[in-house]
Amino acid sequence: MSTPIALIDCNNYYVSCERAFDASLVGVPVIVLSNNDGCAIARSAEAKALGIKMGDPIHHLRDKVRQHGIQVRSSNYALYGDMQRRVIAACEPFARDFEIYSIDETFLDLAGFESRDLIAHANAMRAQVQLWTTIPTCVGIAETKTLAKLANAAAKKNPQFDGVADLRDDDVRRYVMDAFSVGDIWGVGSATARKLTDLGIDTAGALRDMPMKQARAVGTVVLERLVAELRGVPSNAVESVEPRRKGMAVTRSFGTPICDFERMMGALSQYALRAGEKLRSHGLVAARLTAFFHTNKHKPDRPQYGASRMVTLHPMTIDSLELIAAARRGAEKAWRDGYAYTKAGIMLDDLLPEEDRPRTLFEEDTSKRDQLMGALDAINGKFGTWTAVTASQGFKREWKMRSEMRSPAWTTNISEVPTVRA
DNA sequence: TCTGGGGTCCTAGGACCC
DNA sequence: TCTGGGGTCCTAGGACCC
Repeated sequence: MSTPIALIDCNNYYVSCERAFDASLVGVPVIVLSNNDGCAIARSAEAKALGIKMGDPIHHLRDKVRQHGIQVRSSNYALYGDMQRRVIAACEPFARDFEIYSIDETFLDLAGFESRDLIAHANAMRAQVQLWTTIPTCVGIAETKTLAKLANAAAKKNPQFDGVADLRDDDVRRYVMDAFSVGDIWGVGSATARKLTDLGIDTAGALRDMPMKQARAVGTVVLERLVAELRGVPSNAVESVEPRRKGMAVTRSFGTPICDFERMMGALSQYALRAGEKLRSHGLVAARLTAFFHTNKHKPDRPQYGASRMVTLHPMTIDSLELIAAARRGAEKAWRDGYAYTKAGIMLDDLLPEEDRPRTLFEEDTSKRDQLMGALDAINGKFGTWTAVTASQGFKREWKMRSEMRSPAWTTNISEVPTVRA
């Protein structure tokens, strides 16, 4: 028998983080918006009950917000990232190994804990997380990651599980797999779900019983592995070591559209600077940079254009000023006048650890530049992103994204720490 | 009529995930 | 008026090369 795997998942994570520091949000409908205050990406149970869906644009929700007194917040990633650290610290004693899968989900390798009552074990862990962070969670237990995901979904959806579902029990597993539709399985998106239901495969149980050969024909090796996982055969281990990044991106929608090249360069310079900061914080160098921008795809009746251009970086670099220069070369090639651009970005690819960077024949002395970058990162780290910027970013930056309802950085900025009065 | 095969690079887009 | 950002993996066609 394979070792049990658990998935702990925070309920309505962003909303729960906001509630941890603002008691007025408890018990009332709350939504948290995407970057640029565009659409709802987290909803409290009360907001879900009002029919608010994941991804609903906020400008379609204005009436509901007013009518029901829904509390709205911009997303506050400094807070959510810091709270994640605390959640994981609370889980630490409860597993042998961890794979942090996303900001609110972690897989646990429970090897060595098999002899325990794992439902009680999971409940003790949930209590610890709640005590340290106030954040409510659900836990799914099974023999593979795919089944643990399913177990977690069942724990969340079905109150009879009371927050913890263990699919190692045959009856429970059969019951859950017959109840969940194929599109609710981790790794089955809408396109694959359509193909499967056309074949008469519409539950998790039916997918489990699909012949392997047929699975491969319908969805390549990816779906074949998924079927194996549903049968309890692991093909996706809990990986505690974070794999090396292959690429990274900084992309944003604009608060107001950009029609002018230099203004576009203002935005791209800012993103390139931030990309360099991310690169340095991971100790990586990049070999390729891509700059892109496009018009509003939600408005097909308006003139549409979008393009991206790749620029090779040699020598490979971590220098933000070189990234900005490369972004300009790419943007010049891609640019066309006469369009209202609403989104742009910088992507870095072919990343290598700094120490593995191939040396060139004539190495330039970059120590001064390295110091400058270090100073830039230190200033922006201490006083907030975009305190120290390059002139190319411009001074007005009216295109910068909206974030009008953001809560304070309660836990990561000393001037915003909450105060308690006796 | 028949008109190579194989490789890389670039751009674009689909599918999936959170 | 206002529709996120950041990842991974995969496919496909055109340009270009030998």
